[in-house]
Amino acid sequence: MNKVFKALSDPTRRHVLQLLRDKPMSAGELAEHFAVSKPTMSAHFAVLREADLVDATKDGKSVIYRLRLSVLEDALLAFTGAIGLELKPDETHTNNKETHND
Amino acid sequence: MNKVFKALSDPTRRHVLQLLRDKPMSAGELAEHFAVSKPTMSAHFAVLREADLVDATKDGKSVIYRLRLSVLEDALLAFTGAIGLELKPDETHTNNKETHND
DNA sequence: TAGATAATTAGCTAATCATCTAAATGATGT
DNA sequence: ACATCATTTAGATGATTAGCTAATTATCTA
Repeated sequence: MNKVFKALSDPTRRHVLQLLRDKPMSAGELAEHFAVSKPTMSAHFAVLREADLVDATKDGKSVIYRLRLSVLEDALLAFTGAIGLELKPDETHTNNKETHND
Repeated sequence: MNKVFKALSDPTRRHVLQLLRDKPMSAGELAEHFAVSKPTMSAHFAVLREADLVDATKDGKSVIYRLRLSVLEDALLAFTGAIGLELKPDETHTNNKETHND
């Protein structure tokens, strides 16, 4: 979980996850979206892999990255759970600050 | 939002937020829970303040920190929204991977 | 087998970070 | 005014990080 939060602390890496939300993409394809060098992107991918937020599979010359949504979900849930924060996607927010105490 | 995620990338700071979930606490009271020096904790508090995750008010000799839950909520919501991840606290998870596309 | 292409590793630098001790600030109480 | 207590600031250090270019590895194709 610590690795997940470390991985999420960089905006480039968060953006990579966002791109991966739609479909799996190759390293090069992902890299095209950013203004940094390929090796720099490769390092970011390594951090995401290390956190298990993405899955890498080799396909010929390319490496295809896939988002591991459940890992992200679990980490976020563990954290929001520990804080006592219920994250409703919509619903103009319910005050559940003390709910855990009842 | 970037500052929020940067702030969350350190386990000590996440733990501070967790302690603050129950009640506002002074810097010293918070510091007691950790094995690092007061100045180190003070630096962590500054990062949390900078990210607006906590609110600091002076009360006599002490500084009382309060969790700003809504800021955390907003950042997390912005991110999960961008990823297309719906975070349900319980409910053994619904597969909503492609939901955004319909 | 060469050459081209995709990605990673190696090696470096500059910046940021977490940590420490010592000193400064600020408020309270004698 | 002075001592004390709570916290922050200053200043230093070692570790980690994000970035780069150049070199390497792996795969494909002519």
